[in-house]
Amino acid sequence: MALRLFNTRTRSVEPFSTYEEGHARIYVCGLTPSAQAHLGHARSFLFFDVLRRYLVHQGLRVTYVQNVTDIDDRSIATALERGGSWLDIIGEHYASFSASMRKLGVSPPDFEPRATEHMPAIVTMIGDLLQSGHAYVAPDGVYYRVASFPRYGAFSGRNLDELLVGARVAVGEQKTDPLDFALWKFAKPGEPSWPTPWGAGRPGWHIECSAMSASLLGVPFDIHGGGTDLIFPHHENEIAQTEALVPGPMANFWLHGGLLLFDGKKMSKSLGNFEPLAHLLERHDPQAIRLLFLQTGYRKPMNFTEEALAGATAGIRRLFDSYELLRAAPLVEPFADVAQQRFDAFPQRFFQALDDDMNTSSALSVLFEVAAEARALAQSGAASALAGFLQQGLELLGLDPQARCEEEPQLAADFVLRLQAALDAGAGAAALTLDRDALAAEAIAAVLAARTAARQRKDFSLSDRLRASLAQVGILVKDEASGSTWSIVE
RNA sequence: GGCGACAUAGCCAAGUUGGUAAGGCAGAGCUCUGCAAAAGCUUGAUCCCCAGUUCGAGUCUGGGUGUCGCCUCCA
Repeated sequence: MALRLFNTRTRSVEPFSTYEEGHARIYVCGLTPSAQAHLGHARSFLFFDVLRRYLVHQGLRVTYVQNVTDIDDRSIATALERGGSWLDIIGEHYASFSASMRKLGVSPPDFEPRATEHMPAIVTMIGDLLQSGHAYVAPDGVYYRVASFPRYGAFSGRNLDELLVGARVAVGEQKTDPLDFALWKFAKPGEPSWPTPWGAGRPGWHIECSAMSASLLGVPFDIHGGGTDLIFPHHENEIAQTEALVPGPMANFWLHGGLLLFDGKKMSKSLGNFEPLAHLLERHDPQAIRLLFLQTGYRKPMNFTEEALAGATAGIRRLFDSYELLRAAPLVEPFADVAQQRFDAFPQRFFQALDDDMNTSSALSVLFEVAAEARALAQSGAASALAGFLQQGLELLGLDPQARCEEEPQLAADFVLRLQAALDAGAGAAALTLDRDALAAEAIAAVLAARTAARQRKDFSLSDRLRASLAQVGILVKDEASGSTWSIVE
């Protein structure tokens, strides 16, 4: 079975194929960093990250473009309000967004084009639209003439009459038809602007995607993505712009991710009903957030709750614990044939799930089953070839056990002092004196060594007090057959 | 008002072509371990309502109800 994806353009699940043999070209509408990024953005880009990993896994070369809308009305307005430059606002939010994506394990795009850095392509395209009669110059800007594109509305499933009923014309707009949309907005005094033959100003929102996708990927390309809220008008308008100039579809597959709701309402800039992504990532494990999103179908609307995230946090711990347990276990083969057959079914089910319109939830359930199975084996002394598959599966979904390992040494600077204090209070001053300059891990190892010695002497009371002292500073001790291990709680 | 989604156990959630329901979290019981923790085993669903098609429907059809999205910047 091969990968099948739901295509918004045809409203059906279709086998995925590329125009160019072995090369997938993807354009995803990125962020407009006029405000802080939120979890909803993370959900969307996380999905495309996994899609991208899967395509690469299938041996495709992937060119992934994700634009940055670095000029828009909101950032200009905010700059006017606060003082300072709109670019500073964009830069600040964009940097924070990038850092968050990195934390979440989202691979950086191959190209991250910014509207302001592609003005020539944008201006050229507007020129072409003017020349071909699809656009006209009005007193306040250049507009796309919707009536000139008969297919307008077909993509998003709307007809012009109905659109007309709901159409609103913003104050000051001087277009000839309410449905027309701006390709270029002439600058008012004090606004940032770029020169063009028909007047200085800035691009409308939609034109940058048409221009930049064409110049970086060519037309048609394979996948165009974004959130469902972009279907209309953004993607409808992109299509109108691009397809007015080029025959055939702008892109073959159109993929749209379901929106993230908070308190049953869409997270949105205008409502401001969200905690900035960067804040959230300070409080929560990015890998857990990743798991949370992948456990829900990407097209479904999804309500975010702290409770669900707590569940995912426990889930990711279990998955990673299993992974580490397996990694440590020696590889012993072969299995009995019957068992082997059963194990072979795991990868099969896993990949089938992903092939089925990227059903990451179902794929994950297979990994959880593998984890359980493998644990049982590791515990019984046998080891498992499943470790390799589990690792592959986790990697494909971008779940990275190493990401957690890196965090472990990052205990607070005064950790050793606090641990010593806990020991003095709990286990008695004579119990142990730690080297104040020791690394946290070394100090913990020293305490554990003392505890192991105590246990060997059957001095369980001291053993328990030492464990309690560690617990007080947030270290959880587990006794396993091979020795004691520790991990950080909270 | 127009268009479009979604409604499955306490919570999250999967469910190709219709054949009595994956997985995770939480809970309960048991096993193991000096005690814990961890782990393993066991345990839970008249699939929003009504009607219909069918031998058989979460899955198809019709009608309700509820929630949400787009139609204005928005992943």
